[in-house]
Amino acid sequence: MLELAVLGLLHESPLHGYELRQRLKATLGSFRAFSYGSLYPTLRRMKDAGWIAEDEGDAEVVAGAPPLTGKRGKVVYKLTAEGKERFTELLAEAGPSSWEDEQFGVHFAFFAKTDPEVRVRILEGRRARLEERREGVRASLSRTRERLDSYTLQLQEHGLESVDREVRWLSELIEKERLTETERRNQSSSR
Amino acid sequence: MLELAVLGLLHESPLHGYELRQRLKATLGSFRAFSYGSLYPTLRRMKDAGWIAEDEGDAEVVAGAPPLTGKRGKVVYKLTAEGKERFTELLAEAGPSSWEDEQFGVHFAFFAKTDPEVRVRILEGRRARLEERREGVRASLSRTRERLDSYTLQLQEHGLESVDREVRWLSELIEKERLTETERRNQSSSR
DNA sequence: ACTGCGATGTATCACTCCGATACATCGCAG
DNA sequence: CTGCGATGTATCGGAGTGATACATCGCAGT
Repeated sequence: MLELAVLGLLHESPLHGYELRQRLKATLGSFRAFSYGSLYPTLRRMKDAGWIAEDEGDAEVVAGAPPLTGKRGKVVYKLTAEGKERFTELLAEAGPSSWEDEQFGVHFAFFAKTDPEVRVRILEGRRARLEERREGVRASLSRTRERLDSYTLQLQEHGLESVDREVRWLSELIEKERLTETERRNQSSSR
Repeated sequence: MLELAVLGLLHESPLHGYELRQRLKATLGSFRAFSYGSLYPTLRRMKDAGWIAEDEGDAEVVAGAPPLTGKRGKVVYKLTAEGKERFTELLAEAGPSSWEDEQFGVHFAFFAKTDPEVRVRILEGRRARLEERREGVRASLSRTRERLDSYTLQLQEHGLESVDREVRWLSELIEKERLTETERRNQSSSR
């Protein structure tokens, strides 16, 4: 959900719509690319909800990177206290939706700000979901393989490989999480 | 677009909503998975448009695989002549939207029924689009690499690899198309 | 024989997001 | 000094999702 992404980005520094979108692209990369058509309405909605507020303070001071432009029609938003709360809240709840394709990417992008336990839960949830999907496709594929033309077959198999790759990627990440986790535990117990 | 997929599937045999959805999953695999929430309304819309019609003829005769159930509330749809036209029409137009993520998968699933030239055009269009995207991400990544936390970085790089894999896949497919194309030409000229 | 559960089947609704489009200004290259 | 590409805000129609509701069928377990 866009809301989470906006909250996360504003956590760093106040931003206006256009720049938010740039950051969105830079942060989510090839996974997701929200359009202005959803960004601006979302910004309004979030402002109405009180998660964010217009920042009238001059933009120059704010960013480490120079904002480059003066003050025109730009509407700069900043996070409110409620917004910060909301962000933490959203990051903490690893509901089933967190392993859906769209949600996962966004949540993962803010893993650095997420509780280690939640991280593992999400990673594992996603992996389980993908494995489920994979088995479903595999099953239906073995059932209908000979009835499919070569293109459909290609599509299936490429898809299957992609899912497979992501599963492996997730497994690596989970493994890494586990390692740093035990490491963390050892340090705190030997302290 | 769901419309295209429905047209394509009904091209084989008349089907009712539920079964259509099963076939949809079997055909599109892990690429796309339309929900009933869009399927049923689409079916209605298409019926109103005249592309499909309710098939009152008994369902038993119809499918190679036994339909298993009698006639209850099931609504079986079949393709109309206009629907067939529409299908051909949709397959022929390789507009820019054909290389968008969602469209591409659906269109590719019916490549067997698509004109060879259009096939190559779509494949190349998609590849170009992906390469564009990849370069964009790469550029923004090299610009902001050190500012990103390890998770965001992981995400970016995994995404980049995925795109890379698909580009390679597409290249193979294009190569294959080219081969069968020249082969086809040789045959027809030596005939 | 009964029970209940999972698969089959149709349908709606609120919501999110996309893509196209419109419009205005800035900074800079030719 | 002219025009073009990047910056910037905004709306609108349409497509698809996820949740939910509801009903029936066939079968497995007791």
